[in-house]
Amino acid sequence: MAEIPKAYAPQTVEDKWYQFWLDHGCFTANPQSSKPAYSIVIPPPNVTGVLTLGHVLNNTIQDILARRARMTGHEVLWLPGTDHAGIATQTVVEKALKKQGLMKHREDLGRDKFIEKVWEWKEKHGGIIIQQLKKLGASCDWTRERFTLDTDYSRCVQQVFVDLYAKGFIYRGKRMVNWDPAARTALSDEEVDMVEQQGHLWHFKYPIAGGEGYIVVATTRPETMLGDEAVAVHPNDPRYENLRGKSVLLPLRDKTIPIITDELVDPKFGTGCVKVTPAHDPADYEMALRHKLPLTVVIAPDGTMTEIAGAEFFGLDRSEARKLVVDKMEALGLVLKIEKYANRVGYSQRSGVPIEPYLSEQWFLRYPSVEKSTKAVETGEIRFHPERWSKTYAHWMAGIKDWCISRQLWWGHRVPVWYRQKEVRCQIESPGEGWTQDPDVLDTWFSSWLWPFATMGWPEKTETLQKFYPTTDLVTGPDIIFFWVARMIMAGYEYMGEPAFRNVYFTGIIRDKQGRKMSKSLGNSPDPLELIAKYGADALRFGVMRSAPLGQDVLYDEQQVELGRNFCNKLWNACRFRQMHPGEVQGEINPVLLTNDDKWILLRLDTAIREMDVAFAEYKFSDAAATLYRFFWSEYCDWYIESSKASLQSTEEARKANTLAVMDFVLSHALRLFHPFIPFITEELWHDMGFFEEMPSEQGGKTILFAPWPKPLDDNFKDHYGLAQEVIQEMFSRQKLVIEIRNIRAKFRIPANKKLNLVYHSPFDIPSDEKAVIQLLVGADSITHRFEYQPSKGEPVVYPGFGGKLYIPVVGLFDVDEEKARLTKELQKTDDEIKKVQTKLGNPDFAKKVPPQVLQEHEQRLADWQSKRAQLQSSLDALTS
RNA sequence: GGGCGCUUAGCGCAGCGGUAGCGCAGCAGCUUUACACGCUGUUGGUCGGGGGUUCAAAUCCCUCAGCGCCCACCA
Repeated sequence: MAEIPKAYAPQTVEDKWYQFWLDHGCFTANPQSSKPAYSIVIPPPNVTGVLTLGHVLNNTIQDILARRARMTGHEVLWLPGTDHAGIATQTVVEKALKKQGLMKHREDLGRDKFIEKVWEWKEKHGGIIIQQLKKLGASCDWTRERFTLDTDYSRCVQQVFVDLYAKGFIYRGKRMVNWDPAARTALSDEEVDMVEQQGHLWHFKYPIAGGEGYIVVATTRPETMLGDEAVAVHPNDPRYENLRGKSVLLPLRDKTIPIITDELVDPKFGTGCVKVTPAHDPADYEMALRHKLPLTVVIAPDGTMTEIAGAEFFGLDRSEARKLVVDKMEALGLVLKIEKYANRVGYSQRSGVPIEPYLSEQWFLRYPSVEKSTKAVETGEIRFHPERWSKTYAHWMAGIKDWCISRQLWWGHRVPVWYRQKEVRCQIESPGEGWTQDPDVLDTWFSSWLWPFATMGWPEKTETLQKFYPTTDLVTGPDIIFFWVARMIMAGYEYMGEPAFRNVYFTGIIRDKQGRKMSKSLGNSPDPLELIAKYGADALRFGVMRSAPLGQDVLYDEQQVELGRNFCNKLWNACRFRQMHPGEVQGEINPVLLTNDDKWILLRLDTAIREMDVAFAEYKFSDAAATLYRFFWSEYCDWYIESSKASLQSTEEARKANTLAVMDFVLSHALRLFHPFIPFITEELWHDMGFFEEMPSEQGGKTILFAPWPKPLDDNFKDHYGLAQEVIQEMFSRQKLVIEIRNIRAKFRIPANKKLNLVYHSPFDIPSDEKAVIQLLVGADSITHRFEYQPSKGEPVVYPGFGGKLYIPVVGLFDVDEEKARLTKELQKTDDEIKKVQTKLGNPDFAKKVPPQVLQEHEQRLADWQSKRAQLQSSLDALTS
């Protein structure tokens, strides 16, 4: 038993054990194992990503689940990997290449050369996050690490495309899509954020053609007027009845456009009259189709104005064009008014610029297995935690719309479609000479949605797939419920015929102390690696888990991590305390020698184990962490270790040994309960304490990783060791006694180092063992037993639960008035409580309707308060007389 | 415009029908032989407002208010 240092130093410990686990293949899943399977696939982080607190939360939860599953006898596969993250990665690399002066635009390099550069970049800088996850202690099976652009994976993606095309789920069409003018690609609806903003509503006058007067249209986007092809009013709007069939003269373009009627127009909004820009607004596009209007494109894919917009506007950015249009209209006197107006504008999540509705040829997917997937969550075949997210899911599924899956990028899975003149073929390999492949790549999520099975070797029926699919749990953020979770469910049913996972745990979002989202621009997102360096990975994990209740956002505060570190240190020192006493790991506990304290802590351990099991069953990890914290610190350290010092001082070797045996029992259980949360320190202590020798795992290396998860103490155990529930009550009442005496100590300002000499006034003495413990806990040298005792005036007294009176002979050290005031206040409180209970009991309906047990509880409570009252009164009398 | 969530001690949360709890912080005192990353004691709350159901409501129902998310083609 080596001497262990006073403070826990995680730095020296963590890397050592992580390497040990890797060297012994502890995380490698064996599909041939006879143990029941437990599997999780990691939400693959972007290859370009670096670890954030969000990842810490997410992956700590997965690690806790995986580690506990190993201990409960499961064969665990936690499958890791990274996502190629199409737009994100391409943007990052483009920026880097521009900075290096290697290109101005990717066209300069050409497609093949550019992709080569991205791979180079990926090999060099990608996957930092994987190393960071290892620092966190993530027990992933790294032998199975996958990347969504691996050759095999790519084949899966293309095969799925080909299959869905053949089934008619995938089609190509000219549609109005969300266009990102910065990234110059189409986006899915989910990739667009609607942002409320203060804008303006411009009221423009459009002169009526060949007539008098004008019609007023209101718009939030003046620049689009250059592409107007009509003005629309509601068919039943009486105000415009006389204008039907007429035309207006579109200012700036000097072009005649018709006045049309359409149901889509809301007569109550603005002037009830709307300009129609078919090529640049989804609603207008619909109207244009109905009225066969031309699609005049005035904004180019890069966000600048086209030639058709007119010579003065050609080449201007859309925002500049807006200003110019307004200026010109004002100059013409055609601006009626400009109102302040709050509206919502779609922004690209990727590049942060406003999206542009844009008409183009794209590939679309009509989702497969929708009905089955909707039902799965409804019926609980797939469970969401917290459950309420299933409503959000159901809502989205009910209104599901086709998914635009093509992207005008280079980094990604290329659309497996080939063209030769008018011929089109959908297949993975080129059909031969003269065929050219579709230039588009697929949305990143079109590969991620296959993650649970594509990572396991699909379409082969691999051993891994057979053993570990469906996966058990998925841990992810609710922000990607549509992007990823829903789509994986559908892909799972379509291709595996089974759910992708049984449970989905939705984490909260990490926010700062003020409740703001973590963001780079706010500078409020701390670097987890720095926190690990400062406090240790275990501290970070425990701190984050303690403050992450199921289904709620997490308000991050570095103080939590500090708390985690303190806790690790406490655990460390509690073990150190055990180590300071001679004796190897003790064997059997001798039931005959058990003290009440021993029995109490064993029962509290039992409760803690049970609470842990409940918390895990409900995915309440913060509850589990709180239970551990409370049990270990407030029960084991504060009471058990302190009282154990009495028996450890004893000269009876057998007693001492028995106490150590109880400690070993509790610690060996506690370390295992803690392990999923704080894996490093528990492994270190497992070895230092020598417990691994008691429980070597079959895994080769001696490690806590596969030590059995503690089971609640059963009735046989309790009978054998005489663990009866009364002990809890007895210990509780002793704790109260000790606290009261300590309280008096504090009130009378008796320093801790001044020992007390107490007097016990009662017919019977206190058993010597018990006496020794009480003396130790309150800092007394002696408790003298007296049949008769005449206390001095105002001498403080406490009433032990086992009867008699315990006097604390301190004189002249206190302020009588202060003490009187305290007692009076106490008395007042007691009276209030008595009144409360009496009122209840006095209600005639109460006795009639209440269950007998509750009635009895109330009566007991009244009795307790009344006896407390009597004691207080007598103390007060002693002071006054 | 719909949907969801939150509101309990200064802060963060638990409790979800029978005495309002925990952790931080605060205050007072401690080099007590595991730990100052510590020990001991202790002050804070009419459980967002109003109404109802019940013997009994923080807990169930209704209503109002504030905060926060998500979804939705009102220019």
